[in-house]
Amino acid sequence: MSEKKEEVVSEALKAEEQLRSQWYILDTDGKLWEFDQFDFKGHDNLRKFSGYEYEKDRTVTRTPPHVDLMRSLELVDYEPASDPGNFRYYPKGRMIKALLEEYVTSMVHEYGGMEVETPLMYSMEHPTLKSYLNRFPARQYTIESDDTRYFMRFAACFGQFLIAHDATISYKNLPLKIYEMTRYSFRREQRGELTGLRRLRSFTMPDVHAICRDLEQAKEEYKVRFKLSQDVLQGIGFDKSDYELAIRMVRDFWDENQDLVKDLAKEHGKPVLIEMWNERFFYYIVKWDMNFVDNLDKASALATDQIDVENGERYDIKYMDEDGSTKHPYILHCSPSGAIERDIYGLLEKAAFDMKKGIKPSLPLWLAPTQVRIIPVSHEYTPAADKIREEFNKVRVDIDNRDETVGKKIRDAEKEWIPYIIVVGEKEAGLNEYPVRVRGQKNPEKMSISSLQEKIHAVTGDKPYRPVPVPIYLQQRPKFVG
RNA sequence: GCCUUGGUAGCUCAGUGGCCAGAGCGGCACCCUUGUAAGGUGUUGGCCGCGGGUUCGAAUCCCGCCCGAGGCUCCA
Repeated sequence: MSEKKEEVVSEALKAEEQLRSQWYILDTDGKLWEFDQFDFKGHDNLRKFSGYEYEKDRTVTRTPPHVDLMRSLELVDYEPASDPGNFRYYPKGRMIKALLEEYVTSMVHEYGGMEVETPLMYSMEHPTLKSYLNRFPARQYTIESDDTRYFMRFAACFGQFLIAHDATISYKNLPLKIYEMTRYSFRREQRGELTGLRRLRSFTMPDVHAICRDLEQAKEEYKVRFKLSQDVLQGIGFDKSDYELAIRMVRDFWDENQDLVKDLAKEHGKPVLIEMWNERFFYYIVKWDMNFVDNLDKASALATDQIDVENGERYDIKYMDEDGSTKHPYILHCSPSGAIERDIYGLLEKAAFDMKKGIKPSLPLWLAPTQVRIIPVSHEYTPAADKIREEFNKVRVDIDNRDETVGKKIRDAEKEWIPYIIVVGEKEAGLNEYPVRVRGQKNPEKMSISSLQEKIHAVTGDKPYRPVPVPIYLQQRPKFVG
């Protein structure tokens, strides 16, 4: 009875069990160090990340800080009525997620990615997919419809490859970039692997493939996308000090393409963890990943890109070359930001680092659900607050019109991490400049509304915008948590 | 999936065999009309995760299940 369930465990999962890795550190001068010869002084996070990967030291007993934060900020919450690892997003969380999705998508558009949309589920009987399932180390959700079994996609590869299979492609079209923001990708991870927003069973992931003519073109494109991923992470709010780079490859690739690997390390500007395999177990010959190290010293991959040498043939994707022959391409698989949920996890964990250091935590300004809070001293000044709010354009401004003391309203605004707070009362009547309480600053700063708006736009200018995701008046807001 | 650990009011938690199960916060009502991190009074909140068992008696002990966290493992 028990083996009737016949879990779909892929060959890749089994293969991984016998996978032998050799570990090194590559420094920015291009020197490859044996793992235990490298001096990690000044590279704390790399040491933690490497320890995590190499020594498998993962003993932790605390709740990750972002789990409390995602709830107390009313962003995201568990959904007991769903399968574990499938979360609910409250209005503020949904807004943040939507902005991140829009931002990443705009960056991929700029890069040249053509956005498509593909189905969430695929037949397990499809011969190509069947063989691909066996090659990717992920457990699937399956569902039945009539007599056919379907699996929920764990990436956008299927849909995009099937599109590419049916397309007529000339070498002149290459590299050909196809993109989808998958809401969602599904991976039925083992129960104990799920951790807050860090690891989920359904997650939102940008997936951009580049179909390339040959290894040379693939390598060129690989560098472009490395830079793209760095830029995307930077835009989201992670700089190079926030993540560690790993490059994993078969030894042959290293022997023949050291320059490329060293270029990436140089671009990263910090020593890099190198993992090498003598044989190719996966569908790719090289893969890099940018890893965030959190408050519990846990590492997890954000952006990643792989050079796939297998699926062009498996999916029978062809292009017509200059000489009239049809060829299978190399395919790059990139997630320039990693999962959007994991980005939120990273931002919250970063805020938790600040709290530890005694710095007021905050979100990047372009993601703050409220950017400016206006606090009327009493009901009498609510119209004045309205007037100030109307002076703003494309800034998220709300008004705390609750029947509470000013002290209480300030405190609540601080607990929401609101970057700018303006108290309005008799003193402010008819002023051109208001004392603005700036998060992280000791004393209020006098400024006009237009200069505050400029100040905000100077930081958020190139990012997408959405209005306040909940009612403008705090009195009208329900409490989703607490 | 296996192992460890937890689940008590909307939230955070106290209560570990015995009267009608408690606190703070929140919500609601009233008072105050507020000046830069919690104003006051009153009041409302509970299948003590779910199901079964032991017992004169179960939030408390036992078994199963569900859900959270952590580990094995894995990854975006």
